[in-house]
Amino acid sequence: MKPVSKTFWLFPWRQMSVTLKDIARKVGKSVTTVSRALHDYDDVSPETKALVRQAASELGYIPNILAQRLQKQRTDTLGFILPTFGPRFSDPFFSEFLAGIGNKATELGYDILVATRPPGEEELRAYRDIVQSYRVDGFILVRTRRNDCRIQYLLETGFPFVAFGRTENTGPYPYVDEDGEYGMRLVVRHLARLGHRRIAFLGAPENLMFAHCRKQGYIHGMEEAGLPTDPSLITTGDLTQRDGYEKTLQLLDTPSPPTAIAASNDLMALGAISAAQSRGLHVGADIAITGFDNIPLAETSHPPLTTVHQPIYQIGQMVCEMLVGIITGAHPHPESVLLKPSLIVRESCGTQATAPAN
Amino acid sequence: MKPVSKTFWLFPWRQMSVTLKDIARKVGKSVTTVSRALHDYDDVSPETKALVRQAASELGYIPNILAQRLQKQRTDTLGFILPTFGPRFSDPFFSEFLAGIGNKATELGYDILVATRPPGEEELRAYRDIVQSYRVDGFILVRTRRNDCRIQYLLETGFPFVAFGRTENTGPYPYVDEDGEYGMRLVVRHLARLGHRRIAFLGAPENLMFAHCRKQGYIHGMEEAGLPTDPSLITTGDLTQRDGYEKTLQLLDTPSPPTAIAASNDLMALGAISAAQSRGLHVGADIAITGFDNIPLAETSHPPLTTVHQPIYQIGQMVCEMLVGIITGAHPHPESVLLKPSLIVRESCGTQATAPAN
DNA sequence: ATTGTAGACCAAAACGTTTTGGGTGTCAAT
DNA sequence: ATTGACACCCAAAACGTTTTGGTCTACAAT
Repeated sequence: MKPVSKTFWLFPWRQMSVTLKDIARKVGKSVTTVSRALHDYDDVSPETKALVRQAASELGYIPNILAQRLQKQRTDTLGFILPTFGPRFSDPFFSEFLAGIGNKATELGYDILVATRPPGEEELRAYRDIVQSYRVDGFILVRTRRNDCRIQYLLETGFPFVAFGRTENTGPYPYVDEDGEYGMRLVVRHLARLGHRRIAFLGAPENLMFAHCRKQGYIHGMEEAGLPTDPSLITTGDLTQRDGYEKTLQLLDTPSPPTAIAASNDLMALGAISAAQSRGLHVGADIAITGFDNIPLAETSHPPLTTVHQPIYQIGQMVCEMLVGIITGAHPHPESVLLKPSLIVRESCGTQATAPAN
Repeated sequence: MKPVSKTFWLFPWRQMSVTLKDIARKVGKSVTTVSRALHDYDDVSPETKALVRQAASELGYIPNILAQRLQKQRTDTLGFILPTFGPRFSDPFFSEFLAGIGNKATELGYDILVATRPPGEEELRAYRDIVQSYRVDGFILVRTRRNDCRIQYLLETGFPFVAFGRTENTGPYPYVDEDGEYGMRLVVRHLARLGHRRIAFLGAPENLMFAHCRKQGYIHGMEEAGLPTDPSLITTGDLTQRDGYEKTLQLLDTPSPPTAIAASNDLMALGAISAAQSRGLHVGADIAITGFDNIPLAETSHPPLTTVHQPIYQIGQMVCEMLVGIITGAHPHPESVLLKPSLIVRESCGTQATAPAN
């Protein structure tokens, strides 16, 4: 009497799974032939193929992924490390982006290894560890820095990756990015048209590439509109709502406060709105405030936020697809993509500045 | 001249990796002995162990995870399917929870398979597919329903899982949950103490277990305070800020509107604040509004939101740890955990009702 | 002299695929 | 009669571990 295997005893949900060998036995062919039949190789006769497929579905055959992975020397897993400080981050950007890559990945048969690490040494170590232990087939990077050690490392080792965002000081690599410079120029142009002259900029740390781009957009936009860029109107936050709040209070407390504030992201813009309101200002009438990203919250804030739209979910999907293309060798050298964002005008910027220029 | 392997040619980052065989050759022992030495088995002499470990570190040996997984018949992967409609969800709950499980999982050597599926047929199919193809060793469930087909399915098949949230109509299973009934009772008690008598409840679909619990808390809290539960004060939203906004407008437009609104989550509470403000009300003075969850946004809304705190990140870590305990057999039957939440009083509920009861 | 025991080691099997490098038989052209 | 081409098939190797089921030696107890 053959004893029930130990594994089976411990893990009752493991239906004694059927293997290629079982199919082979059933149809009286070799394992090789069965494997090749199921993969539709053309050195298997149509009759045999039909027979094998029939038997496979009768037995309820499901290939063992682990065996396939060992043989192929692939993990079918994509790495994604969120560069964030501390656990209490809630940037909606990440959840939406993750939904994009997650869904696309499952569609393509890939898993995702998720972790969070604060930018810096520890982060890079995580990348190194994961690369060296063959945990993933490729990486997805977000929130690129102007001088990005992750990209440098991956480029050096030749490890596959795709980034959401550009960087400086490296050779070419596959990325998707939105044209933040253009987007912010749209914002400034719009505000200038409404008659605003003192337009403040609520930026983000400039080592972040996207923050840099958006700031450039602000500067160019001001030039374009023939407006001076007063350094006292330029400030830097840390992308959180809380900091947007505080930096805005500072701006409002200057001798000649701005009539408009262009924030580098929606979260800070929402903080800016709170701050303006706490000073008794009517946002949209007394002061214009704009964001960037068009997160779902922007639509239902009070007042609704004028902002720049980024299709984050779709970008996640694209990035994932590109990476898989690289890994499988289908598109070893994909073209990098730069998306043109569009302005979404809502009520937070009003329709005319309080003190029109004309 | 031995040709460079094809794999190596295609994937240059793959350092011709060192295997047990290489170590075995170097120290002049068998592969078995090397393996057992590295795992500290006691049928290997101390000298050999030292020798092997020395050689392993000299050669820079890193075990091949894929081979280990095949041999052990484990994927070292945890499944996590977000039950959400459409890609544009931004509930900060998810990103924070995911950070919790993600970090704990990498710490314990596990990957995570992430996907999103709207609750229903398609969702259950995803679970079935993943279970049957051995993609994961266990599942993490969130946002449990009162009648939850996922839990039923997993319980039937005996597949390992841990849920964040309880359910009804099933046998016992491992979960972590917060006592939402208690939390909401705290809120109502607080509002009642401030003198509110017409306290509205902004609930969520009652098939969601946590929504049901919170509603029970509201009802019991009202009873406790000796207040009547007027059905016209009870309404149901879909947990988004937008819906909180709309449902609040409806409440405010009734003949005798509430003086306080207790929302089932922070996002809806933020919508409620927007709605009240758009009606010209001063939140905290003219009307009290409370949330539930204590998402980071709650702290910096205008006015800051009174809410109930849930340590989501920590819960994520706990859930992950419990699941791994089950999978490895270390804690096959972990105790389920029910956490007592605490009230966080901020300005959105003011300090006294407009029309105090006394 | 035999038996028992413990310590150190290892060959081979196993995990379940895919790939390599053939083989066999048939038919047509030489 | 040989050769070549073709269609179909397969044994064995490979992927790199862990586990199984031993063996062999030395030494102590009988």
